[in-house]
Amino acid sequence: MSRTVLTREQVLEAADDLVRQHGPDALTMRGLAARLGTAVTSIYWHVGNRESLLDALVERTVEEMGAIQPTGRTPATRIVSVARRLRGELHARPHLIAMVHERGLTERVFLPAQRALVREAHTAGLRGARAAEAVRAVQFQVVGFVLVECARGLAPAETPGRERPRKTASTRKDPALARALARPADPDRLFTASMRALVKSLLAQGGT
Amino acid sequence: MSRTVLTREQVLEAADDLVRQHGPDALTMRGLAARLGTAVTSIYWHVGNRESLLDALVERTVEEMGAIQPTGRTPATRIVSVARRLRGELHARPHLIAMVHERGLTERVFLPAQRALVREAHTAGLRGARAAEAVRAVQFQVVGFVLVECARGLAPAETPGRERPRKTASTRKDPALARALARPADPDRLFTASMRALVKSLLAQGGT
DNA sequence: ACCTGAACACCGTTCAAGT
DNA sequence: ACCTGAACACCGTTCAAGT
Repeated sequence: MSRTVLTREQVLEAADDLVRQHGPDALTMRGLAARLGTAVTSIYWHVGNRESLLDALVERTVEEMGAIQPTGRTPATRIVSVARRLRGELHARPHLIAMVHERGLTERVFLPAQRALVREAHTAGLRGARAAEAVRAVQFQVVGFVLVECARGLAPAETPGRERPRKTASTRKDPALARALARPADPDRLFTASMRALVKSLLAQGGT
Repeated sequence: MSRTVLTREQVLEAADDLVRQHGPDALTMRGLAARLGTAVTSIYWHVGNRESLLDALVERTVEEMGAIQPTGRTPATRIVSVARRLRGELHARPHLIAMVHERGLTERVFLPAQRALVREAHTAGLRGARAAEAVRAVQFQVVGFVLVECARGLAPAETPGRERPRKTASTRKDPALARALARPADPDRLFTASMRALVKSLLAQGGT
């Protein structure tokens, strides 16, 4: 695996693989060196240290995520389409986006999508601070949702019912509700539903 | 700091302090021992190992967060009030809630609040699966938002403008929008605004 | 310019031994 | 039942030394 000379790009590539498969904790300098068939210290020459290696990985990820084209006819559906695509992209790299996030670079990841969102908000009639707020609300909603999903996905598994949902006046009178809450949530449905709900309200403000 | 015999509760207390102040990474078994004035190995006797120590801390946090009383007249404002209080509580322990999250115990933290949310959704006329979806949408929105905020808060600082927001057709025609996007977001305002927007739509579905 | 091994200071954890 | 020191296997990082 190390026929030619070691290059910074090779180091980044191997590190990216490791993080994408087993998470940041699995990335150890020694393990990486072993994987590349070199001494640990060579890696330090190419990337500085572990922290700046992670920085470089994050930078890479940020650049990989390109612009996103909206689809649909109304501004509302177009915004929701951007949100869903964004979620898809983030979903493909759960560990990386967590790292992007820890480094406070979330805004950067969102810049390309932000332009599309701004355009849609504008054609929907939102202006000024109100438009900005709508755009940001959508951004926060998307990242927030994905973060929740990631944590859930990487966790061992939601211990279900250890402390089962209590029967309350409301759930006793509405067994369908009780059943729905007992089932684990369907993230896809939930995402689309709450995204639609949010966008609908945000754009409605523009009409008035 | 170690006049009497060492107790499990003391270990947890000291660990909690450490995590709350400097985050989970700052919690080292050796450092904790030093702080308590005992040998590292004593700690192992009381709490097993680092992982189960963190588990115990999380369990503690989950139990600390009690029920939340809604305030306000309409179901919408009452739900928003629950959301805001919840955010406040989570905000007070950013590191802990991240850990709760990593362990997939988010639902547990939300159980007390969930009861209140269910009741409000019900009085707003939502039933069955639709009510469950609304409740969950609110829950996800709150945790998601707080997670985004925490990451932002713990990060060194959002590097602003390194790649400044491009001028687009929309922003050129709407300088107020451009300015609003250039400023950092006000999390309090944004949270309340998007929460209100979401809840408004969700409850509107019940009316029809 | 690039790579190396040895060494340092730090981890979590185990274990046999003490009282 | 509770605490201890010694030891193990792992870290990230530095540094002087090689080519």
